[in-house]
Amino acid sequence: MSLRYAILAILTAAPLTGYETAKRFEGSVGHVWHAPDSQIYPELRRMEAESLVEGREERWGPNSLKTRYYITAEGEEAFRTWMATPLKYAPWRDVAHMQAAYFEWTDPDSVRMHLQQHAQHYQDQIQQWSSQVQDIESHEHPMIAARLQRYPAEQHERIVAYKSFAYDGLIRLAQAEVDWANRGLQLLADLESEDAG
Amino acid sequence: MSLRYAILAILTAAPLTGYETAKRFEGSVGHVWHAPDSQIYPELRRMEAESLVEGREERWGPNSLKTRYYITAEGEEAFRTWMATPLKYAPWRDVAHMQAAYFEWTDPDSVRMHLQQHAQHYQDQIQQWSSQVQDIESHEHPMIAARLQRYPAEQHERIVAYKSFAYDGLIRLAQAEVDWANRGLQLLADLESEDAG
DNA sequence: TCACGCATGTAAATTGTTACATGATTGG
DNA sequence: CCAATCATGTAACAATTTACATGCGTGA
Repeated sequence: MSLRYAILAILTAAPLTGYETAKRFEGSVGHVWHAPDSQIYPELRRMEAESLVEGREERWGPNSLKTRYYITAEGEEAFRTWMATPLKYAPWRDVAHMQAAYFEWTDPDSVRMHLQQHAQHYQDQIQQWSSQVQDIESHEHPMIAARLQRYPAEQHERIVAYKSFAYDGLIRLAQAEVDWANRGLQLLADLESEDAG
Repeated sequence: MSLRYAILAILTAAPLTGYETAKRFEGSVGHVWHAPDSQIYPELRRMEAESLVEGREERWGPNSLKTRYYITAEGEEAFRTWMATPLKYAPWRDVAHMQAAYFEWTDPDSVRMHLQQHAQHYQDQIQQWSSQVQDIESHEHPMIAARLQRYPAEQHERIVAYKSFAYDGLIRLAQAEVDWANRGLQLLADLESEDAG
């Protein structure tokens, strides 16, 4: 159900076509919530059927149409309700850590590969999220710019602060993953030197 | 597909009935990988059909039978292959952080509730994982005890070290979540005092 | 005119969740 | 004998992934 609220969230900043929505899920929002276009088009239609969004047709070139989706009052209400509802925390599921618990089942080179890949992956994430934070704080981010226009200036600080805060949390999580992988590489080195010594 | 490998992983320590397997996913392994019994029974049968495990019937009381599943050589091989294969990192999905990015859509009390719940949830996780680590390091953990019996003593340190390492990573991630929630509560207080001032 | 981006989907398969369902065994 | 635990499932639904599929518009 979260896809629905992710869509509502971005439509609160500006109305979008299905294509644009899907692009957001590859770009900015996609760094917090991913969804493929094959999921987005049908979801938008379902949401329209439930009057959470309203699709308005627009000309696109001489012979074509495209549909731009606007969040409705009902959609905003549903979003607000969700925002005020406690989250259900899903039971934990973490392949990388599960696999690490059984590293004795593979050789040291493979362990090293896993840990290096882990560190690399989360370093890349840190890069992406950091650049998001920069764009947010400088108000360069296109979605942020669109969003701020809809609010009085005294609200801007709060809006930006929450978004920075969210991404900052993700960055620190990713940093914890990188640190963990590095501690694992150290552990591996220790175990290997013991074997040799 | 990870459920399959999680099952293989615990069957490398000891053969189990479907019921026992499901219990493991509520208890020890469940702290790293969760699955309901409705998923486990059919998966075990599929795995038996693919000769990754072998089910042997056992008497259970005077009139009943139960099936105990043993990992096969083929199953071990599949597990080893998976252990040596690089993970695919799934695109990020994080409801709590996504929601936090839109906190301006709800009132301060609700924000506080979310953040307190978040901190509480991860503090509970830390408790659980910490007690796992203790049981692992003291070799008190029943699965660990069973597992160590199958290996020569010089392997024990390595096996225990990897498991501690895995749980330690989870604990630090959870701590990062708690810290994040607390920074959020501080941010909220700052924003509220600004409004008041 | 051709490549690239914009636009919109369908279909099949997999995976996971929730709820329902049943009955035997064991220990107090 | 009764409650808790052991044992094993089915059914319906929801969510997600992967692959396939099509065609117009715009700018170089």
